[in-house]
Amino acid sequence: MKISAKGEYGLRAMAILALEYHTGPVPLREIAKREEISHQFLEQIFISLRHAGLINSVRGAKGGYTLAKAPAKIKVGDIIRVLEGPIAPVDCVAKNAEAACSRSTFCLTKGIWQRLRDSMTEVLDDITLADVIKKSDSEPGGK
Amino acid sequence: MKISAKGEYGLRAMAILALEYHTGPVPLREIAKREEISHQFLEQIFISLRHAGLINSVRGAKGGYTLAKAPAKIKVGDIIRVLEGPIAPVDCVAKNAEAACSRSTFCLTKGIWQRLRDSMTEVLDDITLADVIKKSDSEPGGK
DNA sequence: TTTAATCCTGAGTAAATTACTCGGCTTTCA
DNA sequence: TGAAAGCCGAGTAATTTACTCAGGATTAAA
Repeated sequence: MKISAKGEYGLRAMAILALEYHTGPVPLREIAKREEISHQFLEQIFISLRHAGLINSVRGAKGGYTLAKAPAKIKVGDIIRVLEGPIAPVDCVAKNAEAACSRSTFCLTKGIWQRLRDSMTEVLDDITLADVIKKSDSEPGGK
Repeated sequence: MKISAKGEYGLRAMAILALEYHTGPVPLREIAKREEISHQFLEQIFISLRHAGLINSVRGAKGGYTLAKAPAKIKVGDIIRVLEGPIAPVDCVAKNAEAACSRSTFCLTKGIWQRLRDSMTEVLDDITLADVIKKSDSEPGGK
């Protein structure tokens, strides 16, 4: 039940971009240094995030990355879904639900995983990057 | 963010034991067949569950396994913790919390993982095996 | 116009984890 | 006594993770 380094690093890096949202593009190398993450690994993570439309890049000298939208418009769940795949403790309850298993009609445990998925989704989609940089306890405004 | 086969199989097997709670020990081979799980793999899982005190075993012919407590006394969270380790999306927010990371005082993301951990724990500790075998949607009595 | 900074990308890889299997011992009922 | 069951340590193939490597493309500034 752990998230991987990819999701953890990616979220931390996105928080930095949120902090620097009004100060122009931040080079990846700077983020990597600040967060003590391998910059080559972070590069791969950023490519995924860019392909997903969560960040923009500026190439060349003085280049770097910026959030594609305001921090308040980016949910933690958006980031996690890009880097970790669908939020679901087992494949058979993923929202796209390819993996309809043959025992699903009588499976006693499916309901558990659905409830768990829903509560995880609720938390992750309730927190935006604006919340993340606001206070240390990441409590969103509406709570 | 997936649980492993160990946790998934273990929970399904425990649900069977809950169904058969009043009919004497159930042999592992029968559960394995019913749930289409490798019986040798399930054996390992059951050893963990027994060491954790969640099930009892009866050796010899006509032997098998039984729940160590009534289904209503066993929480899904108890089972998951035995088979998957502490419920925590990252090590640094595990309840025993060995892994206090050096950046924890200023980490922007720690609060997210704490909230996620709490909501996962709440769901898993709110559902007992009695709930699991009661209805298909696993809703506990109090909801 | 060169140079340095930066992003972009595919390929490779060591280590760890997962999901098992193997083999053999021990206990108990009939 | 023999079959049915649990007990358990060791091994292993496949997969995933967490990276590294090597080099190309783009742009600002000197």
